[in-house]
Amino acid sequence: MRVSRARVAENRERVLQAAADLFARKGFAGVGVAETMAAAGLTHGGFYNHFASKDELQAQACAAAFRRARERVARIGGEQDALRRRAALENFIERYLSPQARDAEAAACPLAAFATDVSRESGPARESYAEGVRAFIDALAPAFAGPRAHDEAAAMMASLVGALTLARSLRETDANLSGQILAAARARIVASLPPVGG
Amino acid sequence: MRVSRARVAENRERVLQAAADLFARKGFAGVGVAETMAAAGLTHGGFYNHFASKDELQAQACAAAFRRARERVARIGGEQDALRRRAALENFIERYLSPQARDAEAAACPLAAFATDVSRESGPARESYAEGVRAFIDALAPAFAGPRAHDEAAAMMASLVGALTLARSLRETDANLSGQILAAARARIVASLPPVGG
DNA sequence: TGTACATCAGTGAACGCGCGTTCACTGATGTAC
DNA sequence: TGTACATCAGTGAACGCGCGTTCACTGATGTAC
Repeated sequence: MRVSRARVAENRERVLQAAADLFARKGFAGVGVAETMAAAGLTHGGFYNHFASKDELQAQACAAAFRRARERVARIGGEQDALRRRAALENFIERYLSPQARDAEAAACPLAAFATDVSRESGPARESYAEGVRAFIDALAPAFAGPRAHDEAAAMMASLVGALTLARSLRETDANLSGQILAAARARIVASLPPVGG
Repeated sequence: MRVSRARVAENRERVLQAAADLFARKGFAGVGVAETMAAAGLTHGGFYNHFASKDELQAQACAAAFRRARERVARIGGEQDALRRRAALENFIERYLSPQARDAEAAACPLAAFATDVSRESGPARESYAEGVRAFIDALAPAFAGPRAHDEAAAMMASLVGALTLARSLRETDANLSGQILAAARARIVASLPPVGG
């Protein structure tokens, strides 16, 4: 039956939320349309009232995941003085590479969750992803001083994503090594930050 | 019809080779048994003469990919004096994060190619992967001096894998940023190497 | 070494299943008066 | 504000398709004599 306009928007948002979580956990290919709709409390038939295809869902779910993640990062560059930016950045690094973040099923970092899927699928999710990467670097860059701030932010992002991805893939098989990678990467990233106010 | 024992071993090796390449390019879920057998010049019916299941193929293809990659890395730790180890290490970093390596479809680094798939699938490929990670770190560690050599090798591996993964996912959408990430990571990794013979 | 036969790697049709997508239908919502 | 009707979000059955897996069959290989 027909539902109110507010309900339509709300349903759509719930589908995107569910899709982002499921895709991050199981990959684009590992999640079905019916499964996603069920997770949002709906039946699969209505899917095409909201999206033209599964490809489009992938792109929009990707974008939604980055939208939610953005505010977690925006605070870092938003801090006013250099000392507070540095503190916020270090705090972010510690949280990003914590065992808790590694073990959290939902709310995973979309940078790490979608990187491989996006490089394999040719769909429109690629655009959403690139947009998310640029936003991440731009939010981080102000925490680095100097003309090479953008490069340093990019390199740091690579370390963060690599360490989280590797730690995740070893969690079940070699928990020690998994934790060791997180700790070693954390130590190296923090140690390589430029002197604050230098 | 029956084939010679030598041919059987050869066919099996070709299937593993084809599977490793296809899985690296399209992911475990994106490659079918029939597709793999066809790539090896066989028909799908004979698959179960070689492997108990697709899961087992994933694990063995993963192991085969690491076996082939291992020798590329073994040379670094194998060099006799510290100066030559350093040179070999820097050479390896430059090649690992080169645009050519990013764009190469086949012979991709299994660390980056399988990390996400392995963290999602619960199959026996996880063991092959963990084994490959340990071998990679152990091959790299001798290039770092001191008691923290193992940690430094682990942190460097994270940077390498993260930069390659991100660069791959941006190649089609934002080639500039993709190259920038490679270059920035390369610069940062090389700059953070400890002084040789120090 | 030569022959007779058992073995078994490879073939291709067939299976049940879940996928993405379509469609006729339902009934509450939104709108025109 | 109240009524009559068109709209359309959601439902659930159905579609064609490709997947992993099974199986009866083939015929060259390996073996026993």
